[in-house]
Amino acid sequence: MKKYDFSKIEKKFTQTWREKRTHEPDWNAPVRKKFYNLMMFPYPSAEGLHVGNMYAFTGTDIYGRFRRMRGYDVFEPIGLDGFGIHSENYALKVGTHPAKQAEVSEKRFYKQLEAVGNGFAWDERLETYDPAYYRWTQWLFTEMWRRGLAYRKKQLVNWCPSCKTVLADEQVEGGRCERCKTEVIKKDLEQWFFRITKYADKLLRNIETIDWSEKVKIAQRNWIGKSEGALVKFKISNSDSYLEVFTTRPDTLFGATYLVVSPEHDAISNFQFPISNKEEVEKYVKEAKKKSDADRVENKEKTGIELKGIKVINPANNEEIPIFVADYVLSGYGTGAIMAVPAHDERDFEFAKKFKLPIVDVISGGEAGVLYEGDGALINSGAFDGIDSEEAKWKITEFVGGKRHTQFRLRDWLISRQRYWGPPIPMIYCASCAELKKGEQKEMPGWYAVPEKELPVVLPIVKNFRPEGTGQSPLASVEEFYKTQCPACGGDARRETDVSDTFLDSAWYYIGYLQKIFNFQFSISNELMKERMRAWLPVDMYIGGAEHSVLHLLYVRFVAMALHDAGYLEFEEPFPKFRAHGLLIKDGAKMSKSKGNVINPDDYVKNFGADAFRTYLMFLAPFEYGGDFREQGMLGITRFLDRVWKMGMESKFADEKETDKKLETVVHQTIKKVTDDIESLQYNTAISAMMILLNEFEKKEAIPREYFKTLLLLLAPFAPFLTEELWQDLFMEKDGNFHSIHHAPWPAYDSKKLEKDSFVIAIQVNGKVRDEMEITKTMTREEIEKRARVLPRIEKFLDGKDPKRVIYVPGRLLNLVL
RNA sequence: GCCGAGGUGGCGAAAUUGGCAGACGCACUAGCUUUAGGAGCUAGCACCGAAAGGUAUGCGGGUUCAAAUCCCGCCCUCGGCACCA
Repeated sequence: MKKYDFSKIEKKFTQTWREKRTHEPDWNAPVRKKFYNLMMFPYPSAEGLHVGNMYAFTGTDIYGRFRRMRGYDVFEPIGLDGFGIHSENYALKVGTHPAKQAEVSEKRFYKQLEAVGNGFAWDERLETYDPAYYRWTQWLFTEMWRRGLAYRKKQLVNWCPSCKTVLADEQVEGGRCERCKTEVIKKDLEQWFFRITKYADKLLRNIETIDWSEKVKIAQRNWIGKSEGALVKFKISNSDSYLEVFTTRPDTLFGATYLVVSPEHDAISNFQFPISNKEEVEKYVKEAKKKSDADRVENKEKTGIELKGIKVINPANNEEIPIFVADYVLSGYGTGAIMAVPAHDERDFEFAKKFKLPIVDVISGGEAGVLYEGDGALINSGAFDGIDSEEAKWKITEFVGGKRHTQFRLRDWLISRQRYWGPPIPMIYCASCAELKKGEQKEMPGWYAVPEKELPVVLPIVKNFRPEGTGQSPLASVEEFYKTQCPACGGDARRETDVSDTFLDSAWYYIGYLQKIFNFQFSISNELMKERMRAWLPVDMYIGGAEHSVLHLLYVRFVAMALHDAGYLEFEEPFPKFRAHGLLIKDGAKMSKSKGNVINPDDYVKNFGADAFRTYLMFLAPFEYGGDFREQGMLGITRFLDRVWKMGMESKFADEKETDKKLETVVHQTIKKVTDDIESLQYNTAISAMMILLNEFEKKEAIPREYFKTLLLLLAPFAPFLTEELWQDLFMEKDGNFHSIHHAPWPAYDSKKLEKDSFVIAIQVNGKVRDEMEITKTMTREEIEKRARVLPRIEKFLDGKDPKRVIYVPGRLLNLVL
């Protein structure tokens, strides 16, 4: 028998599929049943494709192949998210230019991606560093500018001292850089932002309409962080000024015994008030600002200092209360000032204890003097005593002249980066226009978007692309780049030298694949493009990692909403269905370079074949759960595939379709099981169902040809090469035409054939299994009970008595209760 | 601290959602075969027990004829958020 020579067969079909465009949609035919199957594209920063990528792609590809066989016109594109700090850092590390490195990585990645047998639409692949692509990334930026969604502002921002650039809030984890884990510090810098907060409410509300993995939806809800509360003004004693606070508990206003402002608050920096301990306060503020977020996260000990010489009036009870500055109040949230109610807020309680401030209970339900954060009837609250807290919230707000306010945690997306390897932000600053228009234009005078016909602003190839850490991009020292003319007055002007965040590149790439069909000639405002987008968008199935819950997946939704409101897209949600795959680990531990337990996918493809590797990855555990890769386990899959191969090669098929009802039932059950399991991404149990079927086949001398054909079809999405070879060999005419198994129709099951005529049920006495019995479909309950009672092992337990109760679960068990 | 997922043989995991716990696979044991290799085939494989039988799904209670699954109270692991007023 010919052994299965996977490397030869894989090579053959990789080529054939590419030539025959097996996995490309027919762009010229009218779209009937489209299916846009998308996986998060990789960033080719490290030493080739990571096995985690392989895991994600295989799982997505199986789904796409399944849909194709079910008659869908599947579009499954692939590309590289090659712009960005990942790739740039890698180039710096190995001492090459990122553009050079990109060429190398590109070849390597595409080769690897093809080698595992993914059914990609290769003609539409794209790379984010391709000027034809980033022309539209830049266009997107200018469109945001035109729509008032891009702006420049000086404020405290996150700065990574190692990456030497600013970062968006989403890219800081626990006070550390998401990428390099360095402690992030705060800097007061003028930067570009996207007004994502304008869509906070929509981003939140739409979550209810999309079919996504629940944990990702929750992560987004938390990140957006909607709070309903009130803005309340506290009058400063002997002054006409006020301090305004945001609170979600206006019902506790009578218990506000002091007020706290953040170190960055205007009340301090302006010093318009007669603060008597000014030096002390300044010193505290300076210290507090030095603290990194990482410090704050690790050390939550309350610190602060009173602003002496000024007081505010609690508007509820007209009592004079002190003001403190403390870094437990954040400047970026609400008004940067809070009313402190120590009796009913944990943080205020801690602070009050430490600084010996009065604690006044105003909500009943807890013990006196003990922290209580729940609801209850009001006490010590004047005319509001006895009212329930929920009701009191708005009554008290009204009473003190406050107003209801919805506060979001989400902040605007900081989009500029002081790095080299990204799309230059397509903006121009004209100093003379700025001077001229001073006062006339309120915001950002002198700034202009690069006109569309001048896009792309090409990233120049420069030798020194290393970030300087000066707060400016390396492009700021490239005169030929930044010197330009003002689009308005024609005078000397300066280009923006920062590049945009990598996440902008990936915020629209699902549209980019459709533009690639036209070689990026058209904007999404073009009619031809609109037609194509109508036909193919939104994406039908999106699969990727949960680590992008509040990064990519939030940005991409925001950009789609903006484009929708601009009239370019018909939908607000680009990914109505998203599934997060699990994490692949090795021998029970996370893979990491330092542990040296990183799996190199190439080795496995080479040693075991792509089919075995794919199938094994999917067999480990449910796809959405993750998997524990143990090399030994590969053998089980290799055996399984070898046995399928052997059965095909030996071709001992029954001449006529024998009427083995039991085997027929198993075949139909397997079709149903595999179909349902693939649909719900439970590939592991789909594979085990096919193993069971093969085990049944092997028990027979010969099986009908059709049954084997069914097994091949079911297996095709998992093992595309082996099944193709056997398919061509056994089931296709050698007529010169190529009919791929991957275009063959998916097997159908007959629901009438799912049930066996006879089966075994359990016989229980008092809920414990004592025996089992074979019954037929036609037997009545009485008959079964009668037979069961005379089974020797059951008789023994009955001991001549009649059971008190008999419970019969059809097809499962009979329980005799004594 | 909050949110989420989870805890089942030596291991990865199944269990039609309340109905025979451990499917499928790995590892292991015995036997056969052998072109002696990390090959193939057959059988066995939760635990205690000679058997009858008993005990088992993190721990402790409860509901039920019947609980891995439902309820109450704990413990542990992993992931996310983290002073958001």
